[in-house]
Amino acid sequence: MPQPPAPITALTQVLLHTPAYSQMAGALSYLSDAPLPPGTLVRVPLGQRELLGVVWDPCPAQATDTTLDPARLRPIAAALDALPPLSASWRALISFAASYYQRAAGEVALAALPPQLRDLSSMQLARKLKKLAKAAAGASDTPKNPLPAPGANADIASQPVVLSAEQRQVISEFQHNPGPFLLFGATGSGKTEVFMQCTAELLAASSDAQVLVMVPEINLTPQLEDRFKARFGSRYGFDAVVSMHSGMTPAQRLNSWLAAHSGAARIVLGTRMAVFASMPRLKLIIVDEEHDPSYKSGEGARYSARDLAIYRGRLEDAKVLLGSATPSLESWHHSRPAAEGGRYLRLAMPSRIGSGQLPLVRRVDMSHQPKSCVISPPLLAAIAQRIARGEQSMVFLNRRGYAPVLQCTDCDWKSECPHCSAYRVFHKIDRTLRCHHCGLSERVPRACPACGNPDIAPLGRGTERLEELLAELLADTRRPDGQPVRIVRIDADTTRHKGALEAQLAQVHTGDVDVLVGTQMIAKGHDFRRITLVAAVNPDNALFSSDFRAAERLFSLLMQAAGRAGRDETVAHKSEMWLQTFHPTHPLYEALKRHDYPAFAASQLKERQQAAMPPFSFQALVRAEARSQETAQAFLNLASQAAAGQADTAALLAQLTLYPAVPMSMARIADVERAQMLVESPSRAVLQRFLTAWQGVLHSTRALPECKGVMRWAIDVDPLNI
DNA sequence: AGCACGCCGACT
DNA sequence: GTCGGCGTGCTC
Repeated sequence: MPQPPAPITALTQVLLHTPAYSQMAGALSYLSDAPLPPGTLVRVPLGQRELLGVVWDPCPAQATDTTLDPARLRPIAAALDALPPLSASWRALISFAASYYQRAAGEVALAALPPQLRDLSSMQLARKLKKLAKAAAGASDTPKNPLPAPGANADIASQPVVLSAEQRQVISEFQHNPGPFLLFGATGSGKTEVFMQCTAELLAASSDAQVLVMVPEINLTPQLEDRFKARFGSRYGFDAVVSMHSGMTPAQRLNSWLAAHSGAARIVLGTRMAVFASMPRLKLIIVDEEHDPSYKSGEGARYSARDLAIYRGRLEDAKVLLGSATPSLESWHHSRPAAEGGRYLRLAMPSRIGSGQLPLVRRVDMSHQPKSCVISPPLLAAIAQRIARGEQSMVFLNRRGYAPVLQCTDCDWKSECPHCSAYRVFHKIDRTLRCHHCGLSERVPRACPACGNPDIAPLGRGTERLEELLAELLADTRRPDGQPVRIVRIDADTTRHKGALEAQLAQVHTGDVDVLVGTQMIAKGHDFRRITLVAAVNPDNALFSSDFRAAERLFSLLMQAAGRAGRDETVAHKSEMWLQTFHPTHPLYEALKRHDYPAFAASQLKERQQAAMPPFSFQALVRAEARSQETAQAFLNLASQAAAGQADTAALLAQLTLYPAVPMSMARIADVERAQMLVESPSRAVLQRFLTAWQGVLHSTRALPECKGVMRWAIDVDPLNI
C-alpha cells in the first residue's frame, strides 16, 4: 500500500503571551497543515500548556533563524477559523505599541483580546458569531427611521437639535479636514453633541463604518452609553452600541469584542483598553477629556490610549477627534498653527450653550482669615446664602478620611504605616487607621503606642472631617422649607459598593442635598443643574509640587470643578467658584479667574521650553522594586554604567541624559522599596533606539549577583508622574 | 508568564 | 515517613 501523501506543513509564526526577556520575545514557530493567514487566532502547545495565540506576519529575521531544530517544531493544536483574522492595521497597532512601550508584542496582543476567548472552542465561537450576525442582520433590515439628509442637524431620535453657531462651525471644519482634531471646548459648550454629530456624519457616510468613543473613567460610560443609544439605537439597533471597560463581566466583554470585531457594533464606547478593540471598519476615534491621566496605563504595557488613538487613526485612515476644556499641554502644543509646526487642527468652542455663563471665580486670601480656619467666614456665608435660596453647593478636598495623620500631643509619635513611607489616615467612621497604599487597617489605639499618653489628636483634615465641620457650622442654617441642612459626602469610601455612586448622585439631582462634600471624583462629568457654588478648600498644595505636571493637573481639575457650577442657564449668572488660597495672585489662579486656558498653557509651555521638559523633550522612566532601596538603586545605576560599555547604547549617550537613580516619591509600599531613573532626550527617535538597545543591558544587569534582590523592573515611556 | 523539577522543614 | 516552601530552568 502506498503511503498517503504527507500533509503540507507550513511554517507559521505565532504570537503568545510570553515575556519580553529570554529568547521568546518574538513570535514562535509552529507547523500547520495549511498556511494560515496572519491575524488568525490559534491554540498552540507550549510546554505542558495549550495557549491562545495570534498568527503573526512572518518576519525576515525569524525566517533565517537557524538556531531552531526543525524536527522539534510542534503543530498548531487548533485554528479558530470561524473568526475573521485580525486585520493588518490591528496587527500594526499592536506591533507599534509593543515596540514603543518596550514590551513583548505577544503580551500586548493577548492583553488586547477578551480573556474569555482563551477558553472557547472553535465551535462555541462559531455559534456565538452566528447569533451575533443574525441580530445584526435583523437590525439593519428594519431601519426604524429614514436616513437624514447628509449634514442635517436633525436628531436621529427625531428630537430636533439646535446647534450653536460654534458647534456648526466646528462640525463644518471636521467635515472638510482630515484631522487629527483637538476640540477645545469650554465646559457646557456642547462637546458631546458635536461628538454625536460627527459620529452620525461618519456612520451615515458608509453603511458599515464604525466609530470608537473613549472616556477616561468607567463611571462615565453608562451615561454616555445611554446618550448614544438614545441617539443612534433606533436607527442602527440598540445592539450596535457596545461598551468596553474593565468593569464588565468576562461574558459581556467577549460579546462586545465579538460585536466590534465582526462589524455588528457600529459604535464602541470604552475606557483606554478600547483603543485596542478590533474594529475592521473604523472611521472615527473620539477621545473625550483627552487630558485625563487615566488614558495612561499604569501597569503592563504603559501605553497612552490617547497617543495610540492618534497613531491608529493614521494606520486605519480614520479621523481622530480629541476633546477637552483643558487640553494636555502636549495636545495643545501639537495643535499650534500648522505654520509653526502644529500637526493637529485646533477647533474652538469658547462659549457655553444658550445664555449660560462661566462661573465667577472668587479667591479668598487665607492669610487674612482667622488662623487655621478650614472654611473661611466669607465662604461659609456664601454657602449659607445658597442654602437659604434653595441652591446647592459643592465643596472639594482632595483627601479622604477624617485626618491624614494622627499625632501624639506629648511625644513625636505619628501614625506612620509600618510597611509604607506614608502616614495611615484616621477614619473616624469606624475608628480605624488605614494606609491608603498597602491597605493595612487597624483600630485606632486608645493611647499613644510610643509613650502611653492617651491624648492623640488628628492632624490636618479630610473629607470626613470637612463634612463634620460643615454640619456644625451650618447647624442653625435652614433650607427655604424650614428643614435642617442636608449634607452628603461622595468619595471612594462612600462609593465602595456597586451602585452607591449612582444612588448618591441621584440624591443630589433630586435636590435632597444642599451641600455636597467630596474628592475630585465629583468634579468629573456629572451634570448638577442646581449647583451655584463650587469651592476648593485647599488647592495650594499642587502649586509648589516637585512634579512639573502638578500645575497642569490642578488647573484642569479646578476648571472642571468650576464647570460643575451653573450648568443650568437659569442659575448660571449667579454661579461662583471659590478658591481658598495663601497665594491669591498666583498666575495659575489669575488665569483661572479669567477662564483663560490659552494664557495658562502659553505660560506653562514657555516654562517647559526653557527647562527643556516635555513636550520639548522626551522622557522614559525605569522603575525598579527591591527589598532595599540600595539594591533597587544599585541595579539602575549599574545598568546606567553598563550602557556606556556597550557599543549601540554608548553611541546614543551623547544625545540623551541618564539621571542618577532616586527613590520614588512614594519610596516604600507594602515593604517594597521603589527607585527610578529618568532618561531624557530632545529626540524621540534617539530615546526609542536607546531603550530598545538598553533592554538587553538591563536584563543582564538584573542577573548580576549584586542585583539579586531586585524583584521587578519596568520601563515607562512618556511617564506622567515623575 | 506558567509550570515543571528539585531539594530542605513541620505535620496527618 | 509525606506535604509544601519557592529557587532555577525551559517552553517553538
